[in-house]
Amino acid sequence: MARRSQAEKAESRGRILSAAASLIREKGIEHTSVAEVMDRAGMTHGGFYRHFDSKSDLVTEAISEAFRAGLDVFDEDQAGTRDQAREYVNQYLSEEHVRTPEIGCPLPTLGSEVARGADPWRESLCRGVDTATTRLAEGIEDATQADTLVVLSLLVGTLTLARGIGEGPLRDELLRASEDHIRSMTKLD
Amino acid sequence: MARRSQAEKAESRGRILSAAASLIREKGIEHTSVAEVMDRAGMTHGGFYRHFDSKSDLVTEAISEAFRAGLDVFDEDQAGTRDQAREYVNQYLSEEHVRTPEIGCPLPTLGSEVARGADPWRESLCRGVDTATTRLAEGIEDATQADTLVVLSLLVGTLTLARGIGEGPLRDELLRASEDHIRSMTKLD
DNA sequence: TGTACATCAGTGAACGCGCGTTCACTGATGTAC
DNA sequence: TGTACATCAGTGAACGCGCGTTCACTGATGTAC
Repeated sequence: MARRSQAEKAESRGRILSAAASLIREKGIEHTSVAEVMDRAGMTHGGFYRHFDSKSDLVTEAISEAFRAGLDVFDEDQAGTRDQAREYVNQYLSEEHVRTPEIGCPLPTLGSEVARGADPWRESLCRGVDTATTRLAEGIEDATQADTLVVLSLLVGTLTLARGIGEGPLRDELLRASEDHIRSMTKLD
Repeated sequence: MARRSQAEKAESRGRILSAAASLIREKGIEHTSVAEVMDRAGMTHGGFYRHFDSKSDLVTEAISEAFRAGLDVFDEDQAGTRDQAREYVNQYLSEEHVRTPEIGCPLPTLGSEVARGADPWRESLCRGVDTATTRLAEGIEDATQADTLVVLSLLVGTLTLARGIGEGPLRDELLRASEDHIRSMTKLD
């Protein structure tokens, strides 16, 4: 294959990032290989290093990309309203979110792996947490910083447990219990 | 080296399990190698297969071992009292727990990796969640199943976030916010 | 606008390394008599 | 209780495999004149 235009290169890079952001959430960072990412992006693994210096660099950017995609809900018309926060919580605690980690919040899937990983990974995750906290706070009435942190922690913990315990009545009850609790503590309805 | 007695074999097995339970919480399952586990247990890697059929089998048992160790707090004198539940929550949300995942709760460290892992791993984790829920419920006054699930989710999510965001004032505030919230919702004091 | 040439996106083979697992071997343990 | 022998816990070298990374190569792109 021959040289591609700058526009094509930018598109390739986007496909690589998008593939990586999905795969690391689906299979974890360690289980995601450069070759698999490149294959999903429609290329062979050799070309990877024209776009990123290392797998670790790719992961740093893919974490940011995953947050960007996951917070899309907030990026539409009605920024900072209670409707938005309620909708976000509903989606977060839905069975569909439990079933599709590859397009969901990166915190339950990547939190622990990033915590013990490289510094740039943690910084990337930190920025995502900051953004998520800000967006959430805007949508909760009279929210203190403490309230917002509790809501985010509860969301993350609930998804982690829901995915860990597998399908069944306990999972359903867990999701419903968290949703009810957040609703009552934040007066979201 | 020559054959060892049955008692010595049982001790070796215990050392392997204990080393594995620590290492998988510290570094994750994928980053923990059989050779490293055996080295920490004071043996060479070749002897591993006299004790376990595969690394996957070891992990299944090490998950149970990690829960057993983590729930030791409850196994002493005063079972099922509010003091115990309060003490458990305090320890769980302490900075020391954040700093020492290798001797802490397996849920924040292993939850996501187990969720996408083998069936036996998930079953092992499920049993741990059941035990933890039961013990917690015994110590919370008038606890519904929903209350207990919310508390456990909040604990797990808070630790995941606290480890992910690194040292600093945000982490301190997060830990304090969760502790206050649990205290007020369960009347633990 | 056209020509000549350096650049470089992507390919596919190859590398070195760490991993899980296997295996021949050693010699104390456990057992049968 | 003593003897003879099969068992097997642990060693250390070796295996095959997948991984991240490198590299020589191709030929269209971008640039300098």
